[in-house]
Amino acid sequence: MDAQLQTPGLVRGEGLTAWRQIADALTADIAAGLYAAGQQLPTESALAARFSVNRHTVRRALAALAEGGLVRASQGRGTFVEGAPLSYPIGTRTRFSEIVSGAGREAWGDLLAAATVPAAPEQALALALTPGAPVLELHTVHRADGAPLSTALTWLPLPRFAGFGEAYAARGSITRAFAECGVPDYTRMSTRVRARPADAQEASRLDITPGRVVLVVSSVNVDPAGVPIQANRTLFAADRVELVIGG
Amino acid sequence: MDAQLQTPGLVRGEGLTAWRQIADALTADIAAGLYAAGQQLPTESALAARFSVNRHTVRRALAALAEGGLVRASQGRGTFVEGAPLSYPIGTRTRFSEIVSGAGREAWGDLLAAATVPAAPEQALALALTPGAPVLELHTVHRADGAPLSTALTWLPLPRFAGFGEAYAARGSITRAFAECGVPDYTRMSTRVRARPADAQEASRLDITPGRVVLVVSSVNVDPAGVPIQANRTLFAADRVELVIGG
DNA sequence: CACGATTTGTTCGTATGTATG
DNA sequence: TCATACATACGAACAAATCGT
Repeated sequence: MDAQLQTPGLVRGEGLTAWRQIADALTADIAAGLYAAGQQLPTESALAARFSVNRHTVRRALAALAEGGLVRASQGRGTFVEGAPLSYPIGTRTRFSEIVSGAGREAWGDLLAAATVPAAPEQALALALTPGAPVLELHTVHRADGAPLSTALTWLPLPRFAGFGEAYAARGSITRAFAECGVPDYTRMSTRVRARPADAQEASRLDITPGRVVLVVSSVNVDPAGVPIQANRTLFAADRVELVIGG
Repeated sequence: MDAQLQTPGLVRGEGLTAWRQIADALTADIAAGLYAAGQQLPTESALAARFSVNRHTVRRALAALAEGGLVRASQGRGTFVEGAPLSYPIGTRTRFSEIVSGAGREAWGDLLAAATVPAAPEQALALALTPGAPVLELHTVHRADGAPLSTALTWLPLPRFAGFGEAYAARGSITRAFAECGVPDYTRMSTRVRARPADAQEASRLDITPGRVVLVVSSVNVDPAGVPIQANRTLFAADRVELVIGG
């Protein structure tokens, strides 16, 4: 008998499919701390050997765990145990990079797309512009230790922040990009929170399955003079974060 | 000319695409109150006939409106105008009854169940009790104009609030029940926000279908002396409210 | 429970206008 | 002028969800 892996043979014909038994066994292993949060699970081939089943059966089990948010498969890298949700404080000085690195994880933001678009009524209102005025729209993904934690659409008024996209792509941080654009400090004015299922594009950016729940946080940042400089709509994978208010 | 529907023909070749003109026309109709919140829009076929375009073109316009949250399409039922969600401020002096009546709606809370239970570790921590100490657990539903807006589990330390259940059932308000129990004022200490699909019981209490998204707001209230008096886990139907932080 | 009617969702194919080089 | 690419628009058929009978 193996000391670390208790792997009784699968029971066939008792009403539990093989993949379900494998999923239950892996869930127990994770709950027992055998695989820690963030740690990579054995490869599908290794698990197939351990349970003496075809790799397809292991994949079915892992898909069930991923569906429940317990693990996350990443193509070409492996399957990883999801950690406890990150506490994400919402306040007047909310900074993604500070929150994530304060939790001992490495923060980085990727710029997916940048475009000049006419301001929709919603953004115009938030930024105190006239509707249709040109704004810079950025699509970004924010990662903690490489895993996507949130994805955002942000809008910045335009002639002022023309170089923001390049600055953000180079620095990987809103705070540092603002500093490069001559805004040494900023504070969050208003924050609104909603929740809904993710659509296909949002899900792919967050590396979750479509239909999983996302928290939608809409906020406006202002510079020290009180001028709105950034409207934001950030999506968090709901089972990876917990928003903390007034901490 | 039609008295209720002003439908000038679409202007082709002037730089505005057909779907954009249709989206603008429908937006104006909704803004003008022609289609009220919650009301069903004409079917895609009917709109296609009204604007003399293909159904695809109407769908493109409706997709743009849905993107902005103005309408919601539901397969097999129709396309409906979204009502503005209730803005629910989260702060140190959050009061359900004040928020709802401030929005011009009648607030009332129903007591569904009350029981004395041993404090689970989570509630014990929040209320600064030893785990297993007796607490009063209340199941409540909170309504605005009769429609359920949220449902909550609340825990109160016991012997101090032995009469709270009866007071709440009679008053329909946490604030007034506290007043009756000798706590004239209280403030909210910490608030945590998560989101997930509703289970069957939660859905039935909120009068939504199981699987719809709920916002889970966990909070702790303290009396003027700073003593924790109430731990809370409130579920909001996510498409009926918008949490507002720091307004 | 079955069925049909209604309505939105999806996928073919085709044609046209516009911008680019 | 020609070639190409792309978004727009139209047409037809079918799939899927919902609702009433």
